[in-house]
Amino acid sequence: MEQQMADISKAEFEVLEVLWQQYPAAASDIVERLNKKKTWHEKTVKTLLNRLVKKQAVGFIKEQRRYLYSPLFEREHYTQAASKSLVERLFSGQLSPLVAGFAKNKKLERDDVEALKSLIDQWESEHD
Amino acid sequence: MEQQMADISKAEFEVLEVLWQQYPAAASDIVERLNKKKTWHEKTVKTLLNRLVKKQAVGFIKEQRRYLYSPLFEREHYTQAASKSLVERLFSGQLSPLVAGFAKNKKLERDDVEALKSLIDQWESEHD
DNA sequence: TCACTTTGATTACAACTGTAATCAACAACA
DNA sequence: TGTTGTTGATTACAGTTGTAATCAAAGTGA
Repeated sequence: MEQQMADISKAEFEVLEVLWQQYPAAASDIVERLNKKKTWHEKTVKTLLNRLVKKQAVGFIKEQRRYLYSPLFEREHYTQAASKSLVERLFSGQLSPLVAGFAKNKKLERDDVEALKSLIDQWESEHD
Repeated sequence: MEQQMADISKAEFEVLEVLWQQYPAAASDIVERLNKKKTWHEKTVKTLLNRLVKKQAVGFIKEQRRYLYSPLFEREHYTQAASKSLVERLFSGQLSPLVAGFAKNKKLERDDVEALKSLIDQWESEHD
């Protein structure tokens, strides 16, 4: 399960996103929630759900005619794996070059900086 | 060119990596350098080079029978775009949740923390 | 000059993706 | 009860990707 997570495609991830918002959910609900942002045909969403089930990212229980779907791992679990994988590929596992890139790019906002500072304080209070 | 960068596949990126190490370079050199780490068939590497040329990520000049290839943008340019794209997809553009994930995961090393601190100092000295 | 080598170009082919359409089973309405 | 709509399952189909093999042109050694 740890490895398959990487194999979730972008479209599949968007389906997972709305599932994490609220689950269990029927396909029709998922379609409806998705279409606040995108315009995917119902059939498309069903296909993506099917693929997610095959990939063991989503499970379901039957409620009569229809299924109620649920994600099989937490969003945070996925984001951590995806982040780690990117940082490994691009920066041999070092996080700071990524942050440096953001800083250089003016992509770093004051809120981010404040959040980073408390993360660092926290980290330092935990490590010696 | 800014957008196409995202469309560089993982295998293609590895070819770019060794090109950035040193260029211009002939296909044979690239194959040789790549095979310090992997075992890709020469034909495979040629295919990837071709695709990179089509995607305008790599250019070349002819030197008689063979080509000398060069990357058409900097590594940092690519890593910044890829980082930004991931952070947007996973954290709506906010960097700190990514760092928080690393911290939670024990993936944050002392070196990283020190680097982050100087980045923050730097940022703060530049902003008001 | 002829067979062989090297190089880029073209073609191959299966798996994965995005984006659906069709099918089969059941439910609901007329 | 026959028709229609809904739901998941199966099939479709082109584009991308990983991983090469084949082809054609040019250079090389005998």
